[in-house]
Amino acid sequence: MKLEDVARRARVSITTVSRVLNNTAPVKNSTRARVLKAVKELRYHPNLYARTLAGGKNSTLGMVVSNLENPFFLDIFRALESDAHQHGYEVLVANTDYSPRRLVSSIHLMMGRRVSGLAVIVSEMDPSLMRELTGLNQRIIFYDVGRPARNISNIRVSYEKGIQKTVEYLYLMGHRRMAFVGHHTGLTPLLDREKSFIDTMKRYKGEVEYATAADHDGPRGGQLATRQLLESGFRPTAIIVINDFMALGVLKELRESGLRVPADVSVTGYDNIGLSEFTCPPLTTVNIPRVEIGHLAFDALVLQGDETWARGREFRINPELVIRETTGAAPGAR
Amino acid sequence: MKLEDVARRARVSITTVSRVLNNTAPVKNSTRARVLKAVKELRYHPNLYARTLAGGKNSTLGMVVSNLENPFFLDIFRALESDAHQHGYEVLVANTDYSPRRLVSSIHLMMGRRVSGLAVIVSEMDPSLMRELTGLNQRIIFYDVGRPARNISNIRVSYEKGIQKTVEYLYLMGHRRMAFVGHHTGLTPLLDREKSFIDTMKRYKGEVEYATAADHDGPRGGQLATRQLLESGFRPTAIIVINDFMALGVLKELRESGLRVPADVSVTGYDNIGLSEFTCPPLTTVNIPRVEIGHLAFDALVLQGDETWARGREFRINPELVIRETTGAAPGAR
DNA sequence: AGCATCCCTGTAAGCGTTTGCAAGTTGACG
DNA sequence: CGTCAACTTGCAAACGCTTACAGGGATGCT
Repeated sequence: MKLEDVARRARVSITTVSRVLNNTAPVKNSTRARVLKAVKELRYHPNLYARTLAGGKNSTLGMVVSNLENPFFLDIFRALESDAHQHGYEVLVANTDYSPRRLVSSIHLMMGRRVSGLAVIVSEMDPSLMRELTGLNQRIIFYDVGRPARNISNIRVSYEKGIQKTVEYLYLMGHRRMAFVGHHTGLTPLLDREKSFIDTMKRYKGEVEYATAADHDGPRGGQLATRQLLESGFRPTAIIVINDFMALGVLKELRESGLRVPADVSVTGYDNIGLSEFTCPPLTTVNIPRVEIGHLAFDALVLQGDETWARGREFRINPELVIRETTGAAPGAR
Repeated sequence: MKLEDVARRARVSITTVSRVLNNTAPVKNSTRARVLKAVKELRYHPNLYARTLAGGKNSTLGMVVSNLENPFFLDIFRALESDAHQHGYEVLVANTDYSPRRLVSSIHLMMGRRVSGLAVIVSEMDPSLMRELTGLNQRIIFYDVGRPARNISNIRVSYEKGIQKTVEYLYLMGHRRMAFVGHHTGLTPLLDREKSFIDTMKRYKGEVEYATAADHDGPRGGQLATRQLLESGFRPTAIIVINDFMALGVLKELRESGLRVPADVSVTGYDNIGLSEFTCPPLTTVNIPRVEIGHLAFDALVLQGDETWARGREFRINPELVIRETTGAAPGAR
């Protein structure tokens, strides 16, 4: 089913059909009607591949994320997609499951699709990939990884600041034994988060004890990491979780171990995903404005005039502590 | 950056480059090396549009879902995608937010992309869309909507059976005042679910009272619907929620109203999404094998020989009750 | 009637790949 | 050293669409 078939049936040239389909030049009303009729009768749909190839334009954006299951990423995607649709763009998503190999292949796939902009919202990185991407003729925006360049912009959230605020707050509440639950510590950005925690802990040297544990991203991972923590014998009065998604599982494990939250143990998450309001009790967390990040990504990829983006920008976002009900005074604190 | 550029740099014809890139014919080792070197140096990535157009093959599948935020859909997607990758396919997702208009445009987009198979996992439908899709030269598999045809297969879960099992169980536990919380009652398949509930209720006519409420899909929707229910003055001892995702909010609203689960009110969900184990208490629900559905979809779209699929099949799946801790004896039941 | 104008429509040249066919090279063998 | 098969490589025609350019019919004006 191609343009030619429609053209034949409508007794016009394929050019005319193309024109009515794209509204790209005036066509006599009677002709237009005939064409439209043929299109409908034949259930014709223009071949997007041919169209893109011929037209030279491409109105799709690509987005690569680490874990679509984690609502954090999905929220960014939705914000980006919403902007995109408003401007006639489509968004293609790819999921890497935190695997650098899949990151590379996903990005290559996107390049093959000649997306007109690429948002890479991941925590893993491949050493040679950055080199390959830098200076390319392709607009890219990174979150959490990567460095700015002519064609690359970055969105940065100071994870550390969020951790500091959290720890300070917990310290003031009397907590002196804290633990950090993370995931994928093999990946630099994720290990850095753990380091942020440790560095902050060191500032209270002598006053606080701490431990860390890790498992995969997700509720189950949070649960397993917590179990591991508890089995190690360390008894934290506060657990700082790398993100809300894992915190769901931390809460469950605590509950099942007979530990009350926050009476016995305080818990904090990170991201402030929608679900964090629905945990029991509602989760204290650090807000990362995912919608804003999505919009930022779109702006950087599409809106910014070619002059501005010519020099990659760096956007900084400050996280804010959101105190809900999983945190309270440390047990025994005066 | 095109084949020609690579060819020039490697001092060969574009045909040769194409051949080494696709391993589609023997190429002298020295030549191959030269080509590969040029490819790397130029950071060349084949244009997928041109490739698909010329090659006539397309190894992408399309998937359209109602609400990616609801883990139910995401689980199916992941299962499908996993199979797809194993067989060298890609999967493109589109989200409709339960809007028939977006369903139509998403499907048209997929047809434009000439996907080699299309999975439509939605609850909304457009009257003329079915007609348009039937008999098309395009493999399609529907879940929840649509009817089989030459090119269309269907996956069906008897929602009603799940509801019946749930209600029977609750009835045995002494519950006599039940409520149903749903969403998007404007859409037939979703209204049917409510009807399943009502019909089941009617079988206990005289013995039970019931009510229904609805809001949008998601925890917040569940919360709002529950609030509305409670404000109506009706005091159910059991709430049957259309899906687990909404049940998250139902639990929260109950908790905030000072109602204990399951002591005062029992709650059941539907789908058995991963999160349902992490609610507090863990959610009694009805299992729908999402992974199986994803695999089924892939098989129907890709694996089934052209003979088999020539006559659209219908797959039936039976849901199973999974009893966890949000359900118990009705208050005051002997 | 002659001619410039405006509309509408068609012709044909790409867009970047794949691929059937044919030509050129190489090497083994007699 | 000639012959032929086996390897390699290149040429050119699609793939389905967009678009610059040109052509043809009305229309309006002189």
